[in-house]
Amino acid sequence: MSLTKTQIKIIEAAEIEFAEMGFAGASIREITNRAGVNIAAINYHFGSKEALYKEMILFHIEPINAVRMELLDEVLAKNESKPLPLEQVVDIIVRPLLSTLISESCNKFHFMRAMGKGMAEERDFMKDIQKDLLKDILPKFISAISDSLGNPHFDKIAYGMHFLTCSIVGAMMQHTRLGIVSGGQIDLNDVDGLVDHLVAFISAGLKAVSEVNPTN
Amino acid sequence: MSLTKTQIKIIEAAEIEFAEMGFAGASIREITNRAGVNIAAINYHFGSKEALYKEMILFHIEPINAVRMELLDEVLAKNESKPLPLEQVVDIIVRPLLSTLISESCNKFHFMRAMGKGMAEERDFMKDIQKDLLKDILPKFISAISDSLGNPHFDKIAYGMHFLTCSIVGAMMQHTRLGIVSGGQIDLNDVDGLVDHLVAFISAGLKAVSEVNPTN
DNA sequence: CCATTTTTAAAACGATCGTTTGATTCAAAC
DNA sequence: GTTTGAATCAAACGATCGTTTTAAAAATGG
Repeated sequence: MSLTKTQIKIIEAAEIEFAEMGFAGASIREITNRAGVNIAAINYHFGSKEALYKEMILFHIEPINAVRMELLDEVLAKNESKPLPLEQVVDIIVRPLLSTLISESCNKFHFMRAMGKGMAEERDFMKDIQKDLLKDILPKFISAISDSLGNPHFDKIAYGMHFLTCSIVGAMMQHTRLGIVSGGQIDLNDVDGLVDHLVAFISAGLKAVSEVNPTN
Repeated sequence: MSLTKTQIKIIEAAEIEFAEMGFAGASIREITNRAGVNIAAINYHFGSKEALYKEMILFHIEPINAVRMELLDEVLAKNESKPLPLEQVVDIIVRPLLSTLISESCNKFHFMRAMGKGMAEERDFMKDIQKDLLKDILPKFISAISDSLGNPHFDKIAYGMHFLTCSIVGAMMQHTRLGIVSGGQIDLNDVDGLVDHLVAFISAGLKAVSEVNPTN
C-alpha cells in the first residue's frame, strides 16, 4: 500500500499524539488539527483510528523487517551451517531498527515512543499487529539465537527472548529518558553509541540466562 | 495513609482496569462497577482518577521500597567500604519487587501490568509519581552498582541503568507474554525462576555495557 | 468542457468520559 | 432518642470522544 501525501501528513501528526498520549488517550481532533486536515480525513483515508495506528506501524517497520531478514539470510548463507556469533544476530535485530528511526535526516523519536507503547498494549488489534510484524522474522531469529547459544533448554530461550524484547521495546518507548538519567551527557542522536551498548547488554544477558543453573 | 476497606476494593478493581486499558483508556464506571461501589466513590475517597492511580502505586510500592532500602543498607553495613557483588545489588532491586507481587497468596499480575504501563506514561502526574518513588532509593542503588562495576565512566552507568529499568519495567508490564513466548512451558507463578534469570540477564548486561569500547 | 471520481469541508451523530450535586442512609457519640 | 458526621446513592453536569452524514470543491479522464 503506497501512501498519499495527506496520509503521510496524518501519520506524522499521529506519531506525536500517540507518543505523548498513548493509543487510548490520543485524540482524533488533535491529530487532524496538527496535520492541518479535516476531522473526517482519518476515517476517510484510513477507515478508523485503529487502522491509522496500524498503518503508522507498518509504514515504518515493514521496510526495517525486510532489511533485517535480508541481513540475517546473508550472514547465514556465508556461514553455512555454523552458528553465528550471538552479538551478530542481536546486532541485526537492533541496529536496522534504531539506526533507521534515529538518523540525522529525520528523527523518529515520536514514532519510537508511539510504537513502544503500542507493543505494550493488550487490545486485540494491537496483538494482531504484533503477530503480523513478527510472524515471518521471529522464528528465524529465535533459531539463529538458539544456535548461537548452543541450543540450551527451551526455557532459557523463552526467558532470553522475553528479556530481549523487553529491553528493545523499553529502549524505544523510553528513549528520551536516556537523556534524563545521563543528565544530558548522552546524545539522544548518537545511535551508534546506543546500539553498541544495547547489543552488548542484550548479548551478555542472553548468554548469562542460558547458563543459569547449569546443572539442570 | 491507611486505607479503608472500600478504598482497597476500589484499588483492586482499578488494578484490573488500568492493566487492561492503560490509564487513559480506563473507565471510572468500569472500575466502580467491578468494585461494587457507586460511581462517585472514587472522587469521594481519592479525589480524582489520577489520585486513585497514584494511591494504587504507592500502596504496593512503598513497602517494597522500604524492604529494598533495608536490605541494601544491611549488606552495605556488612561489607563496610568494599563494593558488593553486582548480582547482589541487582537481586535486591528485583527480588523484593517481583516476589511481593508474584506470591501464592495473592498474585498481583494486574497491578504489575498497570504499574509497568504507568512507568511508561509521560503525563506530568505520572512523572511526579516516578520521581516520588525513586528519589530516595535510586541514588543509593546507582552508587552501589557503580562501585560494583569498578566506577566506570558515567555514560556506562547511564546506559546500564537505562537498560536495567527497561528490562524491569518490561518484565512487569509484559509478564503474561512470558507464558506465550514459552508456549505455556514457563509457569508465570514461578517467581524464583523469573528473578534468577532476570537478575542474571541484567547483571551480565551491566558488566558488558561497562566494558564496551574499553580503550575509551 | 463535461462527466465522473476523488478529496475536502462543516456539522451533527450517539456514546462515553471524569466529575459534581444534593438527597439519603448509616453508624457512632452523647 | 437525638445529633452529627461520614458514607453511599441516583442523577445529571459539561465536555470530549470516534464516527458518520451531506454537500461542496478539486482533480481526473474522455
